[in-house]
Amino acid sequence: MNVETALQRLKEKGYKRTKQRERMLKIFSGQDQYIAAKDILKEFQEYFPSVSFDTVYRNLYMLTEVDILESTELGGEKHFRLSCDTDGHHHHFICTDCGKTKSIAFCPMEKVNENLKGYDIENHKFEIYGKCPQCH
Amino acid sequence: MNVETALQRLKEKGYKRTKQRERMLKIFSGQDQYIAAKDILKEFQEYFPSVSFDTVYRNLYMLTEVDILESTELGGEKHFRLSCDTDGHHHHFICTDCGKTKSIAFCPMEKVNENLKGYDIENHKFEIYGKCPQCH
DNA sequence: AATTTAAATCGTAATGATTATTATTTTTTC
DNA sequence: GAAAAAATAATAATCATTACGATTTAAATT
Repeated sequence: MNVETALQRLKEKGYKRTKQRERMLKIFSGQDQYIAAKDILKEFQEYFPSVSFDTVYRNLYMLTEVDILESTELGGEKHFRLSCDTDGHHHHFICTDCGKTKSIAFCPMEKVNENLKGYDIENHKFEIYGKCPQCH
Repeated sequence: MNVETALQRLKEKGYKRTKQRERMLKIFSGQDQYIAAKDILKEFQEYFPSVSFDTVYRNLYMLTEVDILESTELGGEKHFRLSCDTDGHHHHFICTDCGKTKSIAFCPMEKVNENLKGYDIENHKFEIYGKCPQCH
């Protein structure tokens, strides 16, 4: 997803357009990887030295809520990336060195034929971890 | 895995048998669910009021290392359960209310036919989240 | 059974990511 | 440009986890 689309979606959802949010989207833009919240904070501080933690974390969650960002948990820390929703539902290979990702179109839910009658399925997670060709 | 098997494996690996480790295994024994580290700590303190955080966390990781426990990350916290390795490699449905699990024999890695040439795969995670029949 | 020694634990402090709070500032709307 | 609502800053607090020196314990050896 590009920054323009994201800003438009924000507006649709009734959120205000702020310098901070624009910057946050720019930081993510073009990055094909999951980034730790703390790293976003760090980069953010280069542009807004006195930014509040609150602003960064609140916006990360809000942007995830409106599907502008995707999030996952790696090594105990929340990581975020721009939603690549143009490909539809998919999963990721994630490099444990550099964080770069590769989309995996296959979704295991298609093939699970376990008996889950009576279970209310809300969500699922499928991720492959390892080293990408560059880091390998 | 039962407590006896676990204690035996500890011995094989050269770890000492301590009251704390026995208690920790007993806490897990018969529990068919992932338990947050902090909850283990809490229960542990009922038996060893002056236990050090260190002891609990160190042992949780050590027990995971020797495959007596399995771990996963839920809601930003590490969770542990006795390894159910009798079934071989498998995944879990995890109830987001009570933490109870149901084994899923199917492993998505069997069916991924994405081109991952050049990628060094180290690990993967597949979990289904939702409400179990009791919590639903 | 006492001695030795290496491992394990305790007690406590520190870290580090995240969350909370209140006052101030900024967008947006009229 | 003024008013109302939302967002941010500044700062403190929380909470899970990690770190570390001092003490204790398990178990191997005598």
